[in-house]
Amino acid sequence: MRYWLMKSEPDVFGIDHLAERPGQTEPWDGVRNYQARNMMRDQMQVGDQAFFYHSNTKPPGIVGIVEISRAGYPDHTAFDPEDPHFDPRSDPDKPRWFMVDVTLQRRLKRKITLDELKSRPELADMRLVQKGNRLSVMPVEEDEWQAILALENEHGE
DNA sequence: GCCAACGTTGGC
DNA sequence: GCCAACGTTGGC
Repeated sequence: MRYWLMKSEPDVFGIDHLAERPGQTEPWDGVRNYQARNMMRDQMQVGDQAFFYHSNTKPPGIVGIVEISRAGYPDHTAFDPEDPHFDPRSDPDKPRWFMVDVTLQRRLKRKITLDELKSRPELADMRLVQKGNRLSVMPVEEDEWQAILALENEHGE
C-alpha cells in the first residue's frame, strides 16, 4: 500500500463536493501532467490512501483522506470536445490521459496548513513544501504520512 | 491580481 | 536537439 497527496482547488472540486457524490466517490479527472499521469496509470492501487489537499485557497492545506477505489483507467474527459479538459491528441484507442477513482475516507479534524507543513523539519523533503512545486499528484513517504497524521491532534500554529 | 517556477510546444 | 515563447500552476 502506498501513500499519496492529491491537490484540488476547492472552488472547482473540493472535499465538500466529494462528500456529496454518490458513494462519496469521484473520478480524479482532468490531470494533464505526464508525471502525475504516470503515477495514476502505473502506480496507484486500490486501497492506497491519499491526502486531499486544497490549493489556491487561503490558507492552502490538507483537509482529508481519500482511498483509491479504482486503479488507473482512461480519462474520458479528454475525448469530449465540450469538456474543459478536452485534448484532441488523446485517442480513445490509445488514450493519453488517465485517472483513478477516489473515495472519501474522512475529513481531518482540522486543516493542516502548508505553512505548518513547511515548519516541520521532518517534512522538509516533501516535494509539496519545496519551492516551485507544481505537481498535483505526488507520493508521500510512510514516515511523512505518519508525521502529518500526528500533527492533526496538535494545536494549529 | 501578480508573478516566479516550471512544463510543453514548435521553429530552426 | 536546442531553446525561446508560451501557457499553467499555485503561493502570496
